[in-house]
Amino acid sequence: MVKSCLVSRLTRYVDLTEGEQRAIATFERDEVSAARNHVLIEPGTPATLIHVLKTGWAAVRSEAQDGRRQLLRIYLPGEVIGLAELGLPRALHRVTMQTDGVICPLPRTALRPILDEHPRLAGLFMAIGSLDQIALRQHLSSIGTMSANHRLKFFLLQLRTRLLVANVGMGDRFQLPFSQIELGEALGITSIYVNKLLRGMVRAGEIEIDRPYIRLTKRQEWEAEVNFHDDFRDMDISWFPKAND
Amino acid sequence: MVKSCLVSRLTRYVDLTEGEQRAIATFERDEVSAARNHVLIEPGTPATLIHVLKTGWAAVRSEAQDGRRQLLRIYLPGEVIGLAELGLPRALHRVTMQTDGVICPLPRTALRPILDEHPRLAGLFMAIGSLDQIALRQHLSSIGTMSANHRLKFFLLQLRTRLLVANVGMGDRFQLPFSQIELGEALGITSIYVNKLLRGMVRAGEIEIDRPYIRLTKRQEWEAEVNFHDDFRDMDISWFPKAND
DNA sequence: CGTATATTTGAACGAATTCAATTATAGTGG
DNA sequence: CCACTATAATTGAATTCGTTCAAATATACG
Repeated sequence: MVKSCLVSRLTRYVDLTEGEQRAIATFERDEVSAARNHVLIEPGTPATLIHVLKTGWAAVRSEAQDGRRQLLRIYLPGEVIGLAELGLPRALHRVTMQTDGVICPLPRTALRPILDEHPRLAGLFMAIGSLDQIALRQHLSSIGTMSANHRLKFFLLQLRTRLLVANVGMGDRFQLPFSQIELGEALGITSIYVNKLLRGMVRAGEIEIDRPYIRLTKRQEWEAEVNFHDDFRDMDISWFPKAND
Repeated sequence: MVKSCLVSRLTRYVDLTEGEQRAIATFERDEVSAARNHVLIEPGTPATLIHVLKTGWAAVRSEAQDGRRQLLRIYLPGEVIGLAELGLPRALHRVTMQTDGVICPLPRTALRPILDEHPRLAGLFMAIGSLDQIALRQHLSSIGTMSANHRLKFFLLQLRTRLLVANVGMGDRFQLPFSQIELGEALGITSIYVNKLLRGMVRAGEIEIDRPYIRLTKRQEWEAEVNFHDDFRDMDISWFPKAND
């Protein structure tokens, strides 16, 4: 049997017991393939489903009524989509597949047996939610304090690091399934300026673009320049309760 | 006995059982007063403590090594500080008291008995974490897509709404314990421009400043202009497990 | 009461936007 | 597989929102 991608992500942090693995496995019972642009969560409607992302990328966006959008968050394989919507009766943001992929939908109520019978997994989900918050804070911080140039570099560096963890990327070259318009929406700048920055970086020999791939040829210089470091390598699990089986 | 402020906030969403109330009450056993600028969480160190904020305001900031800061999040009375740091072995952001206040520190391990014995409370904490995420998304979205003018209006409107919920503010006049420098850090603009915007608003009769108070005289017009609405009135608790006592 | 810290204002500047037009790329149906 | 069409990338020029620099006034604190 193929190991669940959620289990394989979670076991980066904790060794799960047999019982815990079984409980998690129910999360991936139903497996559905989803095409690019498929909507996982529609704003204004109750987000009754949680999704485990098995393969592909998903993205969360806000949309103002004047049409301006903000790309808020990117989900990669092994991540859980919908934890942020748990407390809301109606979703505020649209979540869509950014690439073709495979998802495992499950109702929110699937959390009940976890909470009832697997306190340590409940702690794990709280910890995951906390890391989601930290990721958002970092994104907010970069947009609030950095120049457009630095934001773009920071965004690409962060993406590369996350892809390494998800085992989807190799070295300094990785797939970047975003148009320049979407990059602009992620960074809070116009697509035209994104283009000017990217062309400038190509001219300066800092990146190579080979759509849909990109290579960061000056990665280490960039990391020093924008003071980037990977903040999500470890998780603190010391406060978790004991597994109950 | 005075009702715990955490209990009173949580019961906005769910009716807690006796046992649940007792469990939550342990969170507020130790009560400490904390002065403005008191550090609750220091970046680079393990955030071993969670804090329940009883009175006063707290603020989360990031700080780059070039000194640029971003105000990421404001906590008001009844809120729980430190849930975002749960998964991290070391904190990334500084959390300080923004005003004098009273806090209840407790170790992370205080969550264990909750997870073990009160699955519904565990669900409640997950839901609170989710609302924290949504708040961050809204902040990110406003900074990424709005003009400085709209950001400032949105920020003040949001604050007012949250203060109403926390029962700290009345009507359209409320306390604003932030310098213009800090407002700039919250909004991603310079304090000088904050000043120009505020002066312009005063001149236009949109606000009245009576430090440290502010009145939004054109609140409804603002709400229409920036398309503001309160997204945190209700919580979805339908997926919670049953209380076990 | 004195000193540090905020606020306020003006003028010059610059990073990023807007507008406009061309070239390239990708998806779709015949 | 090609032609057709829509969408994305690219580039330049003019413009603007917000910054930077500088200096005066007000406010708060020990």
